[in-house]
Amino acid sequence: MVSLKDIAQRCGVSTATVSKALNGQPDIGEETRSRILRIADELGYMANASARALKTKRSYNIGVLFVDPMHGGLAHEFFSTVLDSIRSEAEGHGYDITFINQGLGQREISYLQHCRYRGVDGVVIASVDFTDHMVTELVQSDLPVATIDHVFNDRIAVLSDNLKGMDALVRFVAAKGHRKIALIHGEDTSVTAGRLTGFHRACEELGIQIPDKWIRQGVFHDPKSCYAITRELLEGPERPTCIFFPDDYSCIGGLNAIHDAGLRVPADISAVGYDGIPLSRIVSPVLTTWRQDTEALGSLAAARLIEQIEHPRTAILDRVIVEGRLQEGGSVRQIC
Amino acid sequence: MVSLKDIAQRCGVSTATVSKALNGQPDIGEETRSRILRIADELGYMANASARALKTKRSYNIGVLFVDPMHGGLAHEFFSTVLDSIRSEAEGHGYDITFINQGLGQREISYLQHCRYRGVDGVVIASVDFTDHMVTELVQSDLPVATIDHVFNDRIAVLSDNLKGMDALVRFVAAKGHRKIALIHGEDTSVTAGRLTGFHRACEELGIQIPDKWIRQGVFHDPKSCYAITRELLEGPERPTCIFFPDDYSCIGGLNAIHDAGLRVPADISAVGYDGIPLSRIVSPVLTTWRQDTEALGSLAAARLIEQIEHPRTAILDRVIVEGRLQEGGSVRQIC
DNA sequence: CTAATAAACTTAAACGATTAAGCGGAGGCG
DNA sequence: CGCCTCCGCTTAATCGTTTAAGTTTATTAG
Repeated sequence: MVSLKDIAQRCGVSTATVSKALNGQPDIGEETRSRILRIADELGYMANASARALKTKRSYNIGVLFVDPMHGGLAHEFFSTVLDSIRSEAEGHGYDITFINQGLGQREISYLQHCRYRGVDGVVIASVDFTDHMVTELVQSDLPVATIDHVFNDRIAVLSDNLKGMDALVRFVAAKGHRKIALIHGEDTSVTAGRLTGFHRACEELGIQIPDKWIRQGVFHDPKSCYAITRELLEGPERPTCIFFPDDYSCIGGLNAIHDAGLRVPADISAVGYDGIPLSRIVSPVLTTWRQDTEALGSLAAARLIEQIEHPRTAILDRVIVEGRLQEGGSVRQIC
Repeated sequence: MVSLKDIAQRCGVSTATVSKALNGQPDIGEETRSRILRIADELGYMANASARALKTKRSYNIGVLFVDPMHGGLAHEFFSTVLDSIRSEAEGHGYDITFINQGLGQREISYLQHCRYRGVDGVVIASVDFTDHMVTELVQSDLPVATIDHVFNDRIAVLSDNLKGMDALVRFVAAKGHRKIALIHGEDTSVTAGRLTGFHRACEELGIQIPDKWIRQGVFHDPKSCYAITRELLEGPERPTCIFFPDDYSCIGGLNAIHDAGLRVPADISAVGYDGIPLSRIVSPVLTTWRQDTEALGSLAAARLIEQIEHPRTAILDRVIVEGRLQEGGSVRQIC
């Protein structure tokens, strides 16, 4: 491969000069600079990221940690759209991304170790379980970190407003006349906590009483678990008229349960998802759901992280809240 | 960060000794080795990937190039499941993966340049358009390359058997009594070519005549385009009884078109997808589709690529065909 | 007893880039 | 004229690892 040395030789200058010319340093003559640039281009020169990283301690690589204990993680549209927006934001700033895993080859290593090994400049974390010991180790390290949908002290957090989203959904279905609402929520995380608060608050303000047996814990992104719970909800002596699901993906499982019970959506039962992933718009009926701005979630996390990496002193390490909006699909009907 | 030097100091040996001890070289005494290993562990030593890559010219990084001109690429379950299996196979061998893009920061660079910059040891390519100039540049370079669903000479190719898949699907619906079959296929790629061949051959062998107007070009992973084409197909004087779609994702668009035309699946029209992504199983009715082994597609591509990287002389650069199987969903009905 | 061999290290160069410090010459100033 | 400044470049060290070649000491063979 062609290196600085080759260019230096061809131009009759030192490698230092070439390096500075290419990096736009001021102490290089205009004539020399343009000659170097021309030759570099001619030879098809491309810097060596490893050498640069070794010397400067900046890899222009950001780590992405997606932990979803149940499934692959990437396989879900929510994660993959967030990932894609992280990727494209990072790319715009000259960064590549590296997936952080535990274990490299046969050796078991922690997330932090993996980050150190690759010398990533920072990490974006989206996880279901932020209490995981290895995740907290990472958050407590000196690496720049941005979390998605979870808050740590003195760390960048990008959040979607779960409380508001749930509040809006409850008000929406209530306005449609629903009072018998069941809620299947995800695992016990801060996301779930926010949604539960929003749900209960809205119900209370609207004077809606929800029996405990209608508040059920399911699993995020798991149509199967929601299928089972939905079947149970439909078997009770009194049936809810509307069911909330932890996300659009598992909502589909719920829809199937409803169909399999011989009922129709929304004629017999209304269904509400969460996330607003593309899938929610291509199914029929289109889901009534809270559309999270996954694009913003990912790109803001990346942008803020890069801001911290590049301007550590002036960067503000607080939370950013991303707006969402209600997607009024056809899965909720007006009753009475 | 703790480096070889620190360990060397603490152990009273040279860095060379430490390096060799950690890498399992034979010319290190047992006692010294275990002392070094212990100290390294105590100090939490982690090698520096950049330094190692710089010296050895091996980054333990493989590039992944997904080009989907229409959409994000990652956002589709087919790609994301393939990606995930590449990732986990690579991880098992001690490799990380890097997305290859054109452009880094403001600068426009080719895929190959990006690969050189990051010093990836090889690339897995999955693309809709393998005739893209930058893709061929990459394939013609000296970098180890494995392609998914496309064959280049003297290159590893991992393919799913599109001809066989299509053949099986045609025979399946024919056995159910369908003779009026419409086919919406994807862009003009080798995947499409294989499927068309399979389709025509099976039809011919079964003595089924398909009018040209029922063979339509759509767009992969684009429910919208399939929606439009489906509407057109339904408007004709004679309606097909079964429609084949380029993939499960866009099949959903077709289902909606059918519903919106006041028809039901499979009662009035049968529908066939392709891929067999998780989505195809959670919709209702479950799609009749050809289930590609995306898991195998990704992990074989990665495994074969790594084989070539690690044993360049003995590696066999040919094609591997991955089996699929028919998923008999409920979207095709028995007629007559 | 000497010489060859083996074992267990060390030395030192190299990978490709960056960057602080130095240096020669031109021009300006008093 | 002598001194200072500034420009434009070079020198040389350094980042953390690897590895070919060399060195020391002990062991074995002849």
